[in-house]
Amino acid sequence: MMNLTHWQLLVAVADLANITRAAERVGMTQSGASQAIAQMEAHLGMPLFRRERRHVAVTELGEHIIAQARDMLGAWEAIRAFADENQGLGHGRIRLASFPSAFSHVLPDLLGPFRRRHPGIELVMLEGSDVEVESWLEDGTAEVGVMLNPPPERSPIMLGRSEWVVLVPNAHPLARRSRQQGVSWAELADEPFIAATGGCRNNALSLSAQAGVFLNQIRVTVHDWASAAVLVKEGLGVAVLPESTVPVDLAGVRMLALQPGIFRSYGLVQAPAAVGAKPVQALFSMLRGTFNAATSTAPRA
DNA sequence: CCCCACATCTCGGAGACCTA
DNA sequence: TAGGTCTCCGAGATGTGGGG
Repeated sequence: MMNLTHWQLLVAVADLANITRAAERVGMTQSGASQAIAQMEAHLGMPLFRRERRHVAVTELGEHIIAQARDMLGAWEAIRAFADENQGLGHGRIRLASFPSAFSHVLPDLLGPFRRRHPGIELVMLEGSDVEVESWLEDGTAEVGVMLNPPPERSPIMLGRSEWVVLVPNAHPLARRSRQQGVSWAELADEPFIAATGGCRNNALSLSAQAGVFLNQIRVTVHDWASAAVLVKEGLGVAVLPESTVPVDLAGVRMLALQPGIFRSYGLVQAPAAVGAKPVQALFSMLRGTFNAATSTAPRA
C-alpha cells in the first residue's frame, strides 16, 4: 500500500539524489525510506532509481512516474489550500514565544510540519526569558508560548521532561563516581562553577538557592546551556544543566545525577486572548495529534 | 461497538560496500 | 582507517477486517 508520504519520498529522492536526505525531508528514517522505495518498486514492478556509488539516479521509467507523482502532489496541495481557505486558515499569523533552549532544541522539529501544512500562516518567533514569555502571553504580545512546568488548567501540550545533571571534566575527582551515585548541591558549593541560565529563571543558581546552598566559586555566567558544557570540557569548572541540553557528542565530560534529583517539564500553552483563534486551534490540533499518538516518544529538549 | 488476529509500517542496529 | 550510504533483519507500533 502506498500513502502520500511514499509519493513525497519518491519526489524528494528524485530532487535530492540521496535517500538519507530525502527521508529527512519527508520525516522518515533512512532505513524506512530505503525499504519504502524498494516496496514501491516491487509494487510497481519496475526500478525507479539506480543506486550508484555516491548517489541514486532516476531511471527512464522512474522519470515518467515521478512526473506524474509531482502532478498528483500538486493537485493535493491545491485541494489542501482550498480546504484551508474554506476554514479561514489560508492566511494568518501566530506569534510564538519561547526561551532560547526550546527554540534551538524542540521547536524546529515541531513547527516544520505545521509550516508545510499551512504555508499561508506566518509563524513569528519571539525569544525571551521564561518570565518574559509568561508576560507576553498575558498581555497578548504572543498567541502561543513555551512555559516551564505549565499548570494543568492551561491545557498544555507537554513537549518534554528533562533531568538536571552535573557535568564535570573527566579529570575531576567526582568523575570517578557512577552516574547514579551522583553529586549533591553541598558538594558543589566550593567547586569552580560555570553558571548557565538558558534564559530561564529556573537555573542552577535559583535551584541551588532553593536547596539552601550558596555557590561560592562562580567563574563565569553564560546564557547558552551548550556553551556551559563546552566550558566544562575545557576544564574551567563544573556546571548543572538540563540533560537534554547537553550536546550528545560531548567527549571529555562526565555526566552525573544531581542528588536529590530535579526535573523540569515544559509545554506549549495558548495565550488567554488567543483561545479560539483558528490558526492557533489548527496548531494545537496538529500538535495534540502528534503528542497523543506518541506521548512516550515526545522529543527531548 | 468491542475484541482479536493478521497485515503492514516504521524504527534502530548491524553489516556490506565504497571513497577520501 | 574513518566516514558516508544503502540494505537487511527483528521488534514493536499501528491499521484493518471479521466475528461476536
